[in-house]
Amino acid sequence: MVHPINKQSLSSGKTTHNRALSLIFHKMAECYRYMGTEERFRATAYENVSRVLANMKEDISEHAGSVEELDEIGGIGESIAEKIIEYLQTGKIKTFEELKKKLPFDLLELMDISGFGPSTLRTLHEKLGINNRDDLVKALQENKLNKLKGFGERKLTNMKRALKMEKSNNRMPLQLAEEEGARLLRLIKSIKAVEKIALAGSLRRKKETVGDIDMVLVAVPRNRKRIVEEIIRVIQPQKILARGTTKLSMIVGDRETQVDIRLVHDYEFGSAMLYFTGSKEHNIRLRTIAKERGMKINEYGIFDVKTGERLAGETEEEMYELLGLNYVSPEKRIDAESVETKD
DNA sequence: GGGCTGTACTG
DNA sequence: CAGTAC
DNA sequence: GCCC
DNA sequence: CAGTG
DNA sequence: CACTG
Repeated sequence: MVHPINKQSLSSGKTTHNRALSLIFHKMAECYRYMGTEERFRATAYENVSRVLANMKEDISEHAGSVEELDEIGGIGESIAEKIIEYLQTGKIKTFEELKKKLPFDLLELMDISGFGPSTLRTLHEKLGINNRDDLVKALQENKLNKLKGFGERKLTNMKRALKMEKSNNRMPLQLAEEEGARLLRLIKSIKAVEKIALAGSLRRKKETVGDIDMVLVAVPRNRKRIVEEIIRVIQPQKILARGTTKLSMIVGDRETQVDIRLVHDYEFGSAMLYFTGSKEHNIRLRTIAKERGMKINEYGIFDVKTGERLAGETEEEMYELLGLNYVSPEKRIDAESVETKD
């Protein structure tokens, strides 16, 4: 019998452990990232579990009867399973507490800000004894960073801007993003050499909140430089984060919305849309399936691993088809489970 | 034991 | 080139 | 760290 | 100063 | 950016 209770209301209020653990594992991932390149895969593993927990419908405690039971969940292995059980029983994780003692923990939150990676933060801590955001703001005001290797004028300007913007870290509600997306689309469509342009990313997935606006634009290479110039002219961004011939990234409007635009060939449109629509979990799932079938997916298409031959990429439909999967509409590309093989 | 995506852009 | 982001 |  | 990595 | 020429 099907109960007329939707999954949202069923899950809300029952996933408090998931949220807490997801945050802890995210922080642990940052710790390991900070520790250096040898630990980067460990960091990735923790970040993956953090995301799995965030997406999980039911509370993790329902699966936490034993290490073996947790281990069955994708991304969770023996070590993290033990830590989950430890948390549910004692309220904390010893390994995490150790990491907090050992590292400049307050500094690591800066890793959530664009432009602050592990290397930058390590340098700040080791060379200038910076331990947190306030230290950094003060050091910037007093021009303490100027003599550091790798911290030139541009880098400092970008750091200051990123720090200022981080407080008003806006994800906008879907409807607002849709309006802004439509506005940008209209402006860019007015450029003659643009053959086609479409919204991608979380906006296309119609996620309830949208962090940035992604677009895929079709144009032949010889027109791209001019197109990028034209886009900048008609949009008048507040700031250009990156501009090349295949990629334009900028900050737009009063709300300081980040807009990312990829320029691709017409025959790459499907693969580019698939790739940049996500979600990340969905992409990873597709990638894994492709690999099992001896194929490889990237934003340029699906390729035969052996021969390197390009097998698909013009449309999303043909790509799902080639992988032996049912087509998944953008709204449903949430997690790995949204992918199902054809009968 | 060994892979964990691959690419574009910045400074 | 190393670092960063996607 | 996880997963072949 | 422009070009390279 | 650091470095080179």
